Amino acid sequence: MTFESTKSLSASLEDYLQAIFWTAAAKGAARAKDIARQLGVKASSVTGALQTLAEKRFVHYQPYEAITLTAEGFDEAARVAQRHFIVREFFVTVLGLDRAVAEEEACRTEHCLGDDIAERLATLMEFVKAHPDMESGVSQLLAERYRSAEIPAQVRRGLVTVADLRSGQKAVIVAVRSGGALARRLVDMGLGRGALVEVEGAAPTGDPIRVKIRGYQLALRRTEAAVISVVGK
Amino acid sequence: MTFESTKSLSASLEDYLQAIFWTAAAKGAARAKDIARQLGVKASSVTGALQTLAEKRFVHYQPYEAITLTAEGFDEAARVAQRHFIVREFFVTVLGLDRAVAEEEACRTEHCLGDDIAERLATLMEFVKAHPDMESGVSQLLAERYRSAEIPAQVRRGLVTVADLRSGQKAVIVAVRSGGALARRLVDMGLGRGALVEVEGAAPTGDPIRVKIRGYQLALRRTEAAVISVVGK
DNA sequence: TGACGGAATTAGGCAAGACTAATAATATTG
DNA sequence: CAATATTATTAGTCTTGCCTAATTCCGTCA
Ligand SMILES: [Mn+2]
Ligand SMILES: [Mn+2]
Ligand SMILES: [Mn+2]
Ligand SMILES: [Mn+2]
Repeated sequence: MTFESTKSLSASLEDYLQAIFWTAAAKGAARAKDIARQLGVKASSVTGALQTLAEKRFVHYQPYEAITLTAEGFDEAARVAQRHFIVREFFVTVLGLDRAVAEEEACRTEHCLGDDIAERLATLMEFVKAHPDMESGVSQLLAERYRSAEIPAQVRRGLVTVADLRSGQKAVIVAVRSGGALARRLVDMGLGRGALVEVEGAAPTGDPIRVKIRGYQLALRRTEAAVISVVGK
Repeated sequence: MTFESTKSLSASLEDYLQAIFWTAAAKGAARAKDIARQLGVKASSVTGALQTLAEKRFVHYQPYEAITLTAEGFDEAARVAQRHFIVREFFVTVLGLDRAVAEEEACRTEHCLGDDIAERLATLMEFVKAHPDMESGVSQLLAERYRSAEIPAQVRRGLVTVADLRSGQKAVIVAVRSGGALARRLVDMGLGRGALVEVEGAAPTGDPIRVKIRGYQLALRRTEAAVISVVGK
């Protein structure tokens, strides 16, 4: 028996499939050489991939002959290409990425996002395009923030601090951003780089904030909490 | 010489780093056993990964001793954790994904998105949260569209057709959705499944649309173009 | 102290996916 | 049509990352 169990393709094989998809669309069929050039691999790697794809019934392959996709191969390739397209357009039109960068990032991302998420991204894009005020609002905010490439990303966006965490959320402290005395006091309480904090709750006014650290409870003033940068769990 | 050339980590090693990051935050240091359990691998795989990470100076590692991150390891782990967090929150709060699904998809996606894109996603999220009408609008549209799981995704969102393409754009035909006579005529003109079309332009009114296929130029009525489903390049 | 049991490491194997080098098939062309 | 050039395949190697099995280390307890 030993049926083809594996339903899904590796990122690498998805790229081979797409290369064949686009070449066959343009020229009717693909040759190993075309694929090798497009993917930047050696011809022998192409042969190997084709044998695997043929075994999985995604391509019509006979040694030395031109390569075409089976119906399943075409469907699979079209789905990957669709993800590629949606993700790239999202990066460009919503996130304001440079087209070339977006193309490259999309070609990686296409393999790890499900069709589901791609569909939702497309819907989000539609929505944004249908509301020009939002489109311009988003792009303006992004442009402002990412204009100068020198400023490190974390400073640009402003790090999340303990003051931003919701109740029950856990996070790791990455920095205590304050001068000597306060910083020392916080670190002495256990609130140093690398420590895990959990927000227990806050007073109705939002001040003080109750946190748990190393099993102990602490109450922090909002101004203190706002000085502790974290990465959330 | 032979300096550590490779600056970037594999997806697998990034996951090991994160496991150490969270365990060390909670308990001060990690043991191989903790890591193995979290990642669902055998202890011997952990040893291997630790040796690699130690060589790359991301962990402090002595056989049989507790494991901690170096300063560089901590920074790297924090960056991956940050991407994980941002991506998951984006999937949940903007795309309306189920938390558990989002967590899983994020744990894959964290390895293929650059910090840059994660930052931009965070900014987009901020913007959405700051504009409640947008938040509700998007979530309503998504909810409507993805309510019933039976409807296939492509039907839900409505496929892109030749009528939707911008000038100069290339695409592959995946289906001709129409009854007999028209479909046959279009296919006879070369507009069949798998063919590459390029939109050359459209009349000011948007009808007809000039397309190029197999080197030939064709003029399509808008109603005809709207029947040809494609995936864009 | 010494024996035991759990934790960690080593040794060796396997699969995927790339590479080089050698070889074979096909195309081109005088 | 034979010689040559191009293209493709095979054979064998390497790396990564996982596995199992065997072995070693170490903390605990009688
Ligand atoms: Mn790709
Ligand atoms: Mn791609
Ligand atoms: Mn992960
Ligand atoms: Mn993760």
